[in-house]
Amino acid sequence: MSTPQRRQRRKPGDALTFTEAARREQITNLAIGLIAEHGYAGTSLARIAEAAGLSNAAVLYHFGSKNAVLESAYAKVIGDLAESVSTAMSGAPSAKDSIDAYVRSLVSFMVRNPTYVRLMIEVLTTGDLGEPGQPPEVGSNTPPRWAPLAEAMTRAQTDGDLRSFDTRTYAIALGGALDGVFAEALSDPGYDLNRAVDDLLDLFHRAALA
Amino acid sequence: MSTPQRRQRRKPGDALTFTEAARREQITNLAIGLIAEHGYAGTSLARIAEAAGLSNAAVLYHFGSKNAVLESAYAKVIGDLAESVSTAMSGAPSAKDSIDAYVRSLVSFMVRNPTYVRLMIEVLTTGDLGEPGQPPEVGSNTPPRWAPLAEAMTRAQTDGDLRSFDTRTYAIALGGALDGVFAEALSDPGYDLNRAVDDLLDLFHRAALA
DNA sequence: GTCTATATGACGATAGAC
DNA sequence: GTCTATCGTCATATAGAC
Repeated sequence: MSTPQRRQRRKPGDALTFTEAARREQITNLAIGLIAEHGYAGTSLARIAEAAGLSNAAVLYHFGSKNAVLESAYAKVIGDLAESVSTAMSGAPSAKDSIDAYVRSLVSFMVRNPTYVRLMIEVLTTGDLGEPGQPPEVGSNTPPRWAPLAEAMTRAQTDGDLRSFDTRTYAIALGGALDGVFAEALSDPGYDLNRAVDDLLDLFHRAALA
Repeated sequence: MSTPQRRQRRKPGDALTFTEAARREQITNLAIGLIAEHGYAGTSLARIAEAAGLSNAAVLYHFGSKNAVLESAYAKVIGDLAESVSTAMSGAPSAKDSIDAYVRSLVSFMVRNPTYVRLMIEVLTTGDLGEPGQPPEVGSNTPPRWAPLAEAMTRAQTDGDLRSFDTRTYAIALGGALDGVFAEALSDPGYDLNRAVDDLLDLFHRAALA
């Protein structure tokens, strides 16, 4: 006999076969779209299975539970976003410029991945993914969202490019303002997002530049 | 016979007896607390009934449906907030000062009514109240949240107190920044909210004052 | 490995007794 | 006017056939 395969349900620690990995990715991507369209609470296991052309139970074979699917969707979105933004920031010539890079790359990412947006709003604002059954508790030990931005501001202050202020509050304010502007662009297609982002950066520069 | 009372279920248009009004208010207030604690999706009809010491069906007698309860809770919170803020704004000596009044009264209201906050976050960010079953669709034709703020900014510009900028974007940005600062204060009790709000207003003044 | 069939429970809402 | 009892639906998850 080769390696003993007595497993009947996927456990988080098990190694994945190629087909399994492909299935998981397919289901995860479908789940992202469904959450974007119907919200977390409105995305049932049956709906995910239907979208994937699978049975209810087939989905539960690949993931152990519904929450596992949603967590996977969340992790993918957050991971992609973090990678995109951190790449843009590290490519900036100075700390001051990396702040602009943060804002612009974030907006660019959201425009490029519209389905991700609703899911992120769901998670970033609610904190968890809602709480029918048990809370997923996915973002427990992650550093706060404003951390990289605040760090860049602090470095820009050290460089002498920005005046002295509380970087935590300013980073939170800039992030929150971005959220607001973005939500507005979503609810009103006529709202000029690019112009709004320019105004936002101008607003920040006027208040923060040394 | 006096007035014919053949009604069996409460209809929105019917007049309320005194006891009915009291019951409705009691249930509404309990619902606000429950939504604050468990979120919309996590607040079942049974939980509301249990909190009120009533049966499942008794609640449905006073309100026609679960959504009616949640809408009542939402309406009360929004109504109280709007009244509090608009009073503060109209009491300000100038348009420029009414902006500060808006911010400070909003924060003050949230600090005074902590149970309201979670519900407002739930509604203001999601837009609706989630969508299990049918969406409540409570905030359909209401003017946007940033409207009074933007209007005050425009008046302050006319007064010559603020420089020229897009008041819509600035109002959205200020509102979003406030949301962010407030969410941070909720998740980290050690975060100094009053100081953050001062910083926020200072940030705005630096960028917007003429 | 994937599916059929099913267990089990929570939900919102209704009908009708009192 | 308020409650008991119940219905129908939909949810997640499991057991076991194939």
